[in-house]
Amino acid sequence: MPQTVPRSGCSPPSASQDERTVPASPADLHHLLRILGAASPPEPMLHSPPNPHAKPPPPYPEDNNSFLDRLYDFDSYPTPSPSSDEGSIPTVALQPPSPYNSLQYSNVYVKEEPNRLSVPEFASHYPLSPSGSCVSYSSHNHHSSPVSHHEEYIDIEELLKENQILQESVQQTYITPKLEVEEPRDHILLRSALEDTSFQKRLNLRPIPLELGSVKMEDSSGGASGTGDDALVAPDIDRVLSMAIEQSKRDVDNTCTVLGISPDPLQWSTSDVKAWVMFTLQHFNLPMHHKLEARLYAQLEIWKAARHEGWRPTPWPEHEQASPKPTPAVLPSADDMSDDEDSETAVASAVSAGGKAKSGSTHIHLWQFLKELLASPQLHGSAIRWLDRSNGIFKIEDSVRVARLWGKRKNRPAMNYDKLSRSIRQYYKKGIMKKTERSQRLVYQFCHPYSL
DNA sequence: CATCAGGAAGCTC
DNA sequence: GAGCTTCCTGATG
Repeated sequence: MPQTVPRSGCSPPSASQDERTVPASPADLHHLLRILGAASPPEPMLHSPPNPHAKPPPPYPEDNNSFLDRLYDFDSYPTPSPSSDEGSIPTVALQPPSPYNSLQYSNVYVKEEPNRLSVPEFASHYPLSPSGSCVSYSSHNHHSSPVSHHEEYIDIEELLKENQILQESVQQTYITPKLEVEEPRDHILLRSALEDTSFQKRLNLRPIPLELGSVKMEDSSGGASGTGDDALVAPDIDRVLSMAIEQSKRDVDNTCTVLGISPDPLQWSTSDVKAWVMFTLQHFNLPMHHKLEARLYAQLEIWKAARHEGWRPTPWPEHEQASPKPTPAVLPSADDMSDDEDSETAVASAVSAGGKAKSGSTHIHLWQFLKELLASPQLHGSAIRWLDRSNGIFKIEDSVRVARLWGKRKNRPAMNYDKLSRSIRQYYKKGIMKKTERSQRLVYQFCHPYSL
């Protein structure tokens, strides 16, 4: 839909591709939740300008089937029965967020056994009828699906070592200072779920205090380890998050397999989208009417648009190879470019190399083009750059060059900054862009959700 | 002087 | 009709 602009709605996860390629990062959890439809319900978006004053979507559905409701629906969880070797040792079930497999929650049992955790293998069964059509979801039919209780033991010390190595590796390889700044607001949903011990009290279970990413387990014997001040530190909570994320990835893949569609929304046909829409509507017991379906479809279009701008959802291992994305390492630097035309060509070819080429098309909106330039700081950082990426604030450093690039893209050799800025000002009324609160020359701000 | 703001008309798809 | 593009006048720093 070349002339269609997403006007509003739940936006794709933020951050340009060069900012975040961290597998299983905190932001990925949000991405996955959004992809799965659990993190944000569809908002009105077709033909209705975004309301900049509208409050952001809730982090989870606010209906009766909300993610957290299901997360805490322990009455319907298969409660592990005490076995002979467990005795009266309290066992607590931690539930990884897996919105798509609401029928079968496989549990993580944290036992008070020195240095050992019992972690059942995550099951991935899909609540679909034999014919392949979706069945109705409800929070009370969790028992209907078989749950694998295959367990394996993990050495806590080994886990901690692995986790430390993993964290160091990720930080050295991927994490940028910006990502670190955004870190605190990640994990909020899962962290709050894990830190809420009300369910433990309901089940007369011993609470497991969670402290800033680590799980402390109290010593039930009061023996060697003493009073709990020197409590044993269990695996970092990020380990649990990673497991949840991995499970979500499997859920997406399996769901798409069952639906017979690609896990990559960009490759979906109309019928694929329809299958996904029907599945999602039924999954959340959403009313089946035309407008809502259109909204879901529009939301999907926003995802696609985001991917064209460089954003990608959590990489699917088997699809990363099929559609490699351009990385900063393979892009020539601005210094390598003799002129703007070369750099423009380079951007287009780089994106083309990713298999999702839309760069180079004259059917592009100005705001998309600007974000395209902003997504290539190596090439265009001297012409346009982010001042505040999270708030969508950017500055045009070289108005002449930006206008020239825009003119080349649109085959408008007479383009200049005066005309370009006129187009930007047209965006004010449309709610796509605005001047920053403290108006500065050549500084503009994308409105939500265009800033994402 | 460059930029900003916005009206108005025209063009392209 | 949407999304610019072009031209314009006037204001601002």
